[in-house]
Amino acid sequence: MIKVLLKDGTIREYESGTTVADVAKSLGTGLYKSVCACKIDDELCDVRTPLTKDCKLTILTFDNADGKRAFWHTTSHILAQAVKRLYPEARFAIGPAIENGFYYDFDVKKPFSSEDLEKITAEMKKIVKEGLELEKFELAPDEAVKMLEDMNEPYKVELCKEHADKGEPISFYKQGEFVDLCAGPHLLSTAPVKAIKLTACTGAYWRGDSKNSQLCRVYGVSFPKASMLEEHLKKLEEAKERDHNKLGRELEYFTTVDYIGQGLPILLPKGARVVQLLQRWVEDVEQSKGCLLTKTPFLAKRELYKISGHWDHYLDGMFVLGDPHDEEKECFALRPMTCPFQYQAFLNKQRSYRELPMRLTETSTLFRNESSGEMHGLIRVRQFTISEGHYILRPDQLEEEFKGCLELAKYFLDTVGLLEDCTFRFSQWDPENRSNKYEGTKEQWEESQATMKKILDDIGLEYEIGIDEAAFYGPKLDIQYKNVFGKEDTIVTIQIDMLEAERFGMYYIDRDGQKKIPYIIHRTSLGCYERTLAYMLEHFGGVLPLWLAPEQVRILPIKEAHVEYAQSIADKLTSLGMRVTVDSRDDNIGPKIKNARLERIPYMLIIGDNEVSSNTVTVRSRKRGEMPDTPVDKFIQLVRAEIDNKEK
RNA sequence: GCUGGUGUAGCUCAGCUGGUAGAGCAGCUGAUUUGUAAUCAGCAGGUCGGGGGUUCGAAUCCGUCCACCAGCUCCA
Repeated sequence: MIKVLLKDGTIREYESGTTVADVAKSLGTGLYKSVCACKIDDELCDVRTPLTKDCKLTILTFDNADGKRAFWHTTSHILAQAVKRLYPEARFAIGPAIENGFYYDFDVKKPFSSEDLEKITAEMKKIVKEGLELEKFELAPDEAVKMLEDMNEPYKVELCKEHADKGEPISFYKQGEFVDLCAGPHLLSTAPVKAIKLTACTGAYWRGDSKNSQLCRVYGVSFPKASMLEEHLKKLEEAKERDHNKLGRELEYFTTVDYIGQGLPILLPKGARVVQLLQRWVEDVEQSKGCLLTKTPFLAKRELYKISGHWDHYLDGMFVLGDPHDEEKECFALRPMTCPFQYQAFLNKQRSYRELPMRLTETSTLFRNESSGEMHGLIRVRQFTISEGHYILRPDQLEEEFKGCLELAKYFLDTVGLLEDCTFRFSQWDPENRSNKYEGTKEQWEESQATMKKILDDIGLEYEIGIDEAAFYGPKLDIQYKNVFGKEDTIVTIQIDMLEAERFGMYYIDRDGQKKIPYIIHRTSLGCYERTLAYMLEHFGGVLPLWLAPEQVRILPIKEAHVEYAQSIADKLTSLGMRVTVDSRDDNIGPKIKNARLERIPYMLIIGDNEVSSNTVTVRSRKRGEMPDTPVDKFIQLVRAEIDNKEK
């Protein structure tokens, strides 16, 4: 007999060899029916695992993240089985659970149409109804490879051979006639997968490499109950309502024009105003923190980029003016970054160690010729403006300055309301990378990464590691943000560079009279303004904080007779620096309120006979609801405090 | 760049298998003077993304380019 410690603290005895599924059954049929996976002594396991020693056992259902993964992973097998039944010629790649569902990659002659997906869904439902049990079995590596070869599954053979190299037995799961190479864990049967939705069919490269063939990827999501699926789909719809690409166009923050080109959005007055407010604020704060503002050219001769290394690494990504390959003639390129321009401010004269740190900063417009499929609303564009800084430092200043950069970025992100949803990624080089992406020596990389690691651990920052995500000149701390579709991008980046200074012949005279090469931190403080605006629109559902709202107050006179009073209040507020309009159109108050709401105006002031006679306003606030009979001065006080405090 | 989808009035959309475009909202004009999410009437608005082809005839069929959307790949 063995002792099993359960989640509720009780200890039960079972015969050695009892499976987790049997333990679940002994605890109740409800639990047995909903069991997805388990943790044995904190290790995620399949529920078919026999218990052979005393242990701590947690039974995981769909409520748990790992339980969900097993549930979705099993659904991906059901998907594959359905595809196998309907399209026997399809070849199978991989089919994992992901953050919100699952996918499976298939090699098919023609990608699935939406009608195909409907057919597949119907077949999946059949498989669920059949209630097929999933059985796990293991084969010796060579047997496993042979079986997959017999099944004519070349992708699986490739995967299996890699596992086989480790010499461990290879595990498979079988449900009915369908067998798949898989590590698990899985549900006991297909029966619990009551609600299924195949959400998309897209292309995806085998092993994530664009040199490989492209497969047909079917995305889906599933739940134990139909109502949960409905709720999930509703949430997705709601998220789409916050999509900046939709809201930003509807609310007239930006637009695009097909004959201007991809990735070149037009910021309309509202969008331009918000970006202006952000820029002024960022520049002022940066300068109060000892930054020195530069203003450098938007383009330079190719020679500059040759020194920096960008010409070799990113020629394809630059907008070049002239023939890049004709060395006889002058050739320019629009700047894709500010670094080598800004270094010139340091290089302008000989520098002493006393002058460091030199914190150079610029509100810098950059141009990158992104490939056509990459553009996305305001998040990924070909021309953008970024708060870009380069700090030139002595080695002894690196830690403190790096921490300062991070603090500054956190302050900015927090103030605009985005910090809480940010994650941090320590982007490192990949010594195995074969495409010559990285400059510098192994020693330099190890040193700069060790320094960054020390700093991050020192602060106690939680981060994930991104291998092969570094810049060609050094490691990065990337602050990441997810859009409403769950796609992640970098909002802010702070980088340590031990290479560029030497390339540009940057040095300072140290205390000992010797020339020394400085370190450089590349950093953004609020990243790219277009992208930040996009994320703010999504985060706030179009209702930006008052201090950034393009229109802060709209005054709504009820009758024509109230327009004069309304205008006098507008003048007063405007003279105090607020952004105010009067809706003096000949219309009922109802539609005026409706418009102001649809346009996400933070404050409406309704003016009628009562207000005129009592010298008050009726306030309708998105945040505070309705406040009748508010004296004008009280309203001003309230709104000024909200603006001055940059309330979110 | 790749896979798939989309493109009709400012916006949201209709337009069956080819026969020359229609609604609601928004806009303009007029009436109404109204107290919290749509007052009434009239008017105007479109080279059906662009340019080709097939056809007696193309929004509709075919190729091509452009833009937009989702995903992949990329992101100094």
